[in-house]
Amino acid sequence: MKPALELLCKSLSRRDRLDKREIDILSSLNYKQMAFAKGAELISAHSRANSSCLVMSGLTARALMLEDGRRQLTALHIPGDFVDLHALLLKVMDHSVMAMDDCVAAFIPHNELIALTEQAPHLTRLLWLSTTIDAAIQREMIASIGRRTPLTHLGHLICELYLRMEVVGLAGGWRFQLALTQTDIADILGLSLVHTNRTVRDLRATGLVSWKNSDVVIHDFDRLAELAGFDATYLNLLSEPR
Amino acid sequence: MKPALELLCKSLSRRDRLDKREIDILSSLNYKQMAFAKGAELISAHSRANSSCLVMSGLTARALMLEDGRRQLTALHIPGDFVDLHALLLKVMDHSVMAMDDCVAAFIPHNELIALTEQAPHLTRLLWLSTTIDAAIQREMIASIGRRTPLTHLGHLICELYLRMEVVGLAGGWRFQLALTQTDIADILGLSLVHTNRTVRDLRATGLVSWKNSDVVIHDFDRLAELAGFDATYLNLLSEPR
DNA sequence: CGTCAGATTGATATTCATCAAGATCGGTGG
DNA sequence: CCACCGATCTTGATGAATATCAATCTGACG
Repeated sequence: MKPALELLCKSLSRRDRLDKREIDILSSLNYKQMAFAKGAELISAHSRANSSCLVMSGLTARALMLEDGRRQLTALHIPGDFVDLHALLLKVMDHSVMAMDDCVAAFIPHNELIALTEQAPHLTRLLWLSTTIDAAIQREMIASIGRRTPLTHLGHLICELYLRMEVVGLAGGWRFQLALTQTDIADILGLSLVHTNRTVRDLRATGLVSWKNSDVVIHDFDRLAELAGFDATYLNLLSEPR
Repeated sequence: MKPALELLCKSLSRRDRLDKREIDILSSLNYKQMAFAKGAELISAHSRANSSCLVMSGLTARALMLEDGRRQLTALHIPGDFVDLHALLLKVMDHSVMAMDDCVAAFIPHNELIALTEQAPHLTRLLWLSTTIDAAIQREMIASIGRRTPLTHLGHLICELYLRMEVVGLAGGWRFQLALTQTDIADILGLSLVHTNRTVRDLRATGLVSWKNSDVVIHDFDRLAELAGFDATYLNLLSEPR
């Protein structure tokens, strides 16, 4: 099977079992693969796309720009995430999708995805599910920005990213790569760059996490989760009939 | 047609045209209607439901509770919103849904909704769409909490609620009812009660909005939208093929 | 060696939370 | 009718959290 579809297949089958016919339908999808350099826009706000993209490698983020040029990142997406599935239904993008690092994405035409929804209801529900999990992650993010302290917010983010990356084989042994500058982190946390820097320093000072360049090491996940009030329910990591 | 289904039908047909067969399928759904007093939980976090609810009257909100008892509201839902459609796929709720005011909701069994997805792909896409619009609203909320000032955030919220309510006929003539206490507003904005009170005072001082008890009057929508950096794209108010 | 992006730190101003105290208003019982 | 009560709104005072400004430091790289 072509690599992007293999990835999608694995990603969907993590939440529920796919049968042979569904796998066939998935693997018959066409797509166009594209590479993006760090900082590039995969999709720009207010555009109308006729295809949706899946992250194959690298980190991407959804970004909302304010009139004054300030930026808020509203979601981080890792390889295997069907970032832009929202565009299939929304038609006009309300935000842009940016490459936080060099990355590769696969663009699947909307007409093929629509055809899929006509033929494979269960597969459709799994795609739908992936957008509702995105929404659950966004809710948690609202709670983090609104009510958690910067330190616990950052701890929460680390817990979430570790688990999400572990599931797709990008993390393990309590360590993972996080290719984000502190400016990027600031735009995720909704803080200033300087305060973000101090928050990272405070997190290191807890001794629960080491973080140097792009290497994050979690020394005690349970205590970090406790500090951050992290409860993985919202990630829906269990496989069950959907 | 039974009232809840009538409402759902109207709500979905706002974003795309429904054909006769689809309307028939919708109107054959069964549901159980329930009333909730202000402050009650329609759905509690961590529960597993076998039905999803649609708001028929009153205001509801999604709420995330932190360990220390503090609360963040992550979405407000008005009559016509299929609040809890997320539960159809998520299985375990990551948040609770609360009645912000006395309200009535219709609970539609999951097995009937699943059957609908098996028979009516286009209808399924419209239900899916409604969850992705929720997600778009949540993204805007992340940007508001993270990067807007309390005053512009509140102004943005007023613009959004006015338009959403206008579409379902609950607002008009630049006025609407908003039955929320300032404590509730604080939990939406992610601010303290006192600061929220001062923000409401500042908003009144702009002269763009009058707000007394539950009556909100917008005196100059365009200038309010400009103040708040409000752009309605994310609400997807246009009807087009999906 | 110079340059540049990113990280770090100190100093200061602004924003926001918290604490404490009224004020307002609708409802309720005498 | 009036006194009282609880919920909500409002305000002032204070301290903590956060933004902003301005350097400096570090490491990668041509």
